[in-house]
Amino acid sequence: METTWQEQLRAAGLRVTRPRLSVLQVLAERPHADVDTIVTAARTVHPTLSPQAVYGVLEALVAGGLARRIEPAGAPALFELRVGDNHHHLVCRSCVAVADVDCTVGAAPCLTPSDTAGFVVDEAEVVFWGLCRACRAQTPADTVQVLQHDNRGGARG
Amino acid sequence: METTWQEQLRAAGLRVTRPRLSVLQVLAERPHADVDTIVTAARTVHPTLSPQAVYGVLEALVAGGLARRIEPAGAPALFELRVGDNHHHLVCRSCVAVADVDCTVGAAPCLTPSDTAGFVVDEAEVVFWGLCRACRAQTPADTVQVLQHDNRGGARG
DNA sequence: CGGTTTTCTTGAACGAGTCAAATCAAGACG
DNA sequence: CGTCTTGATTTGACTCGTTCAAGAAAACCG
Repeated sequence: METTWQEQLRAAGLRVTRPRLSVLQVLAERPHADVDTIVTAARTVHPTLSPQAVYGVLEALVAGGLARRIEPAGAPALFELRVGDNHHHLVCRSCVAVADVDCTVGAAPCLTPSDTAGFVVDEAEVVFWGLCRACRAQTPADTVQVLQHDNRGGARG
Repeated sequence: METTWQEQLRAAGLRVTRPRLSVLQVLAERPHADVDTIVTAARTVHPTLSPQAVYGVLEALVAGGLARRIEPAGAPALFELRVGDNHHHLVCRSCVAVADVDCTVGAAPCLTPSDTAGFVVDEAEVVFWGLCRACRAQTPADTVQVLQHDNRGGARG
């Protein structure tokens, strides 16, 4: 880590507080944590931390560019510190585990739609849906088919 | 439309009911409607229709492959009848208007990640975030910058 | 037309997230 | 080092989208 969290907070115009440092530490250890996970983990360091404080901290971190919020459909929001680079996410349909994917291709034709219907696009968000290794091992094969069936018609890129 | 809704419902093993036909009609007129919109619109045809019935109908339609559910981050779920083809969505950050985007490129390199971290991927979902024409016209330029700032670090494909 | 099964209605409940007022702490300044 | 000002956190209530459960209604089969 080049700069400390203190420095990053100050650079974003934010005060350095215990709740913020606790949340940053948790996010560094768990790259895609939801609010509940963050609260629970942060309380080992700061036992009186309230969920609302965590919402406030995360809002400040996202606004300050220190954290990013991702919201997989049907799951509570997740937060990550990896910011400012070009990466997407793999999400497990069964356990909502998330893994990062680097975009391996420089120019991605599909991500600059030809007809934008009058929209000015500033971000292309890609989510890869599937099953993680652990859930595949636990899950009988027919359940996998059910999961896929429920989402048939989904885009394949 | 090649086949009638009655036929499509039966083909999916679903009974043909008034609530279902009402919801299908609304979705045909409004391609990306949320539950509230569907309930309100469907009541012009079927005044006693309950919100819970609409949830049930939509769940059945999605399970039967007649409709697709899309959940833009931070907005209630939207439903569309366009199913089984390869298209993505443009979403307005300001008004959550949604437009369809056809994927104009046959092979999309970015959508087959090289390292899937043990995941078996069955769907790549792409959401383009931006501002629609109407909101750009209404919105002062600095507000646009704020919106973009709030999401800096987002992937650009 | 009657019986069986699915679907709808009605009412309650849940989880994630937000709002607002009061308290508290961080950092600036003297 | 203490005070002051502003920003952050706590506490508590609340909203919204969605889901659950039991009984009533309707669709479909024969």
